[in-house]
Amino acid sequence: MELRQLKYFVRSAELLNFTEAANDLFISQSTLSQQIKQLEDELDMLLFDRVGKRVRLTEAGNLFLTYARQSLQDANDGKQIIEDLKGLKAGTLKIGATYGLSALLNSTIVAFTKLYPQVKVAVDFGTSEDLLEKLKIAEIDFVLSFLQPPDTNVFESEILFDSKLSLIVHTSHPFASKKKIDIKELQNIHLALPAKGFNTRDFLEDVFAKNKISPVVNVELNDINMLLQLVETGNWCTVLTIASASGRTNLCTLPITGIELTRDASITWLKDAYRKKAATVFAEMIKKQVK
Amino acid sequence: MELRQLKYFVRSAELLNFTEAANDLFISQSTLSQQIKQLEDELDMLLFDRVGKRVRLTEAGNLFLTYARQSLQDANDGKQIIEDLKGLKAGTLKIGATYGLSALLNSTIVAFTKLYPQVKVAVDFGTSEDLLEKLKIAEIDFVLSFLQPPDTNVFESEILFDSKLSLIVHTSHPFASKKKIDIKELQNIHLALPAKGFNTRDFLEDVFAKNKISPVVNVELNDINMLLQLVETGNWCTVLTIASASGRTNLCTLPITGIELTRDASITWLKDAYRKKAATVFAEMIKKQVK
DNA sequence: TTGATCAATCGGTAATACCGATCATTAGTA
DNA sequence: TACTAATGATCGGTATTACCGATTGATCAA
Repeated sequence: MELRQLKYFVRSAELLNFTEAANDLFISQSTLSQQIKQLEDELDMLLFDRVGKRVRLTEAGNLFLTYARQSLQDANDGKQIIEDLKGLKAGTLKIGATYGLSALLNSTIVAFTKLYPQVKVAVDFGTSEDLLEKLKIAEIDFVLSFLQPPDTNVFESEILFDSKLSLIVHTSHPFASKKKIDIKELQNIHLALPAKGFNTRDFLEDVFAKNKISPVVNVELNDINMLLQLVETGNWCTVLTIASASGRTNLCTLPITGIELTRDASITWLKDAYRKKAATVFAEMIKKQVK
Repeated sequence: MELRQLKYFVRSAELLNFTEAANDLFISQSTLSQQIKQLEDELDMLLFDRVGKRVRLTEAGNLFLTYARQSLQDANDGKQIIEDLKGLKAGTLKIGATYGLSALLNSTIVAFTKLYPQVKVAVDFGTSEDLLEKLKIAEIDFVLSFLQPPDTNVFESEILFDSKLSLIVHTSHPFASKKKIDIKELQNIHLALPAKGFNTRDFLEDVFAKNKISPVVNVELNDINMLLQLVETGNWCTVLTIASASGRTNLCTLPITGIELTRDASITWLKDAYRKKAATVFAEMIKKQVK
């Protein structure tokens, strides 16, 4: 039993005339007769009652017709869902992102869902390491982070933009009026920083060690949003990329001088893996946004 | 797109290993690869993500899988309903019958539905002519009647049994004690007969004319059940086949002498048309019952 | 009776499903 | 690191079969 035969059968059942059906299907009448017969042979049951030159459905044919139609419909629906996917009218885009890029992500999501409202977007926040693990098993489509993935055999990465690490303080903070701050000055203020394991934190620790300074870290948090809310109280400062604080008008970002503290934000894909259209389109929108 | 390809795809999606899937499907791995590729080409979309020797479903593949499964399931269900039909576990048997055969029909229906409870039985009572018209357009499967169908090119008929016409009276009727009655005596009694157009009535009129008698017909009815109920009041007599009164214990049947009044009950099929299994089985049960 | 119409059938051809062999790549192992 | 087993893609060849045109036999309408 093949869809081809079901298609022939359904059209024949609708027209109850093999010659017309054959024309309609752009095949010869002999082919149609043969294929119908083949279907009947397989089912071991007559589907049409040939009485004289008349053709009508048998009870079996009538019952079978429903299922044949449905089978064809389902196959067609499957084809359609693929077309929808191509036209970004279906599917789910799964994004992995570190908190530092949430501001960028949010604005792109707004733009994307406006253009393609039928595509669902699922964002998975986490540490770079966790996200890369999920990417490895294709649980997410790509990862937005500040970490350059180590394994270039598995991953494929592209730098989106660079963002300097800066001191982030509330507008009411004494430092808010300063234009910049030297790295050495960090030693004298109370800092709230991302928890150890966070990419930015580990990077910072490395910088602190190399410059032989050891700032006081009063608070550490494994949630960047909470961290920023803490800073917004005016009691703490933190060090994050400028991108992290974008969109929060009551925070000031002070460039840290005395050392190069640039971090590269990148998008990371699974190497050689199929990229769904929604993912490539979304990635392009991000790139445009940061230009 | 063919069911074959959907079958290959579904199994491959389940095992996520082309070699195993090919073995499972009893085809070579090369064939499987080719068929999957062909399906992907037709959809213009990758269904599997080949990463190294690993194979996993793409989003499109995952979405398509549901529809592929459903399509296969529907085709299979269609096959199953045909099997059910063969095993008399589905379908509807449509019987046309004249009232004179309702008693026989009832007992056969009881026996049939006991054996095949999943087969629906629809009985269409009517005049022989109406029923043969319905048979002609295959609205019913066969006709049970006392009429020999005229057109042997269209119909195919078989005699089931013969039933003599007899005078039917209530047990309280003066004639109830008689053993038989001569046709001439009919002239002197009040008769309730089937309406003109009813086969038995037309046959009777013919007999009356040939024997030059003209009985008094007080009542004529186009419903045999009503007619018999009328006879059961004791005020009228009627003439019907013995079979018509079977099952009604308060009625007596008096053979009519002086002339041969035998009627042949027959089953009539559409010539050369497909006969559904339920119909042939039911017909056989009727034949056994009248033996 | 005749001609038109319809489905079945036949023989031949083109398309293709299928196979085995081979290659390229990868994952696991010594 | 090198080796091996496993896996999917590809190639060339073969067997199958979907397809066609022509014909036949039957039916229906004029």
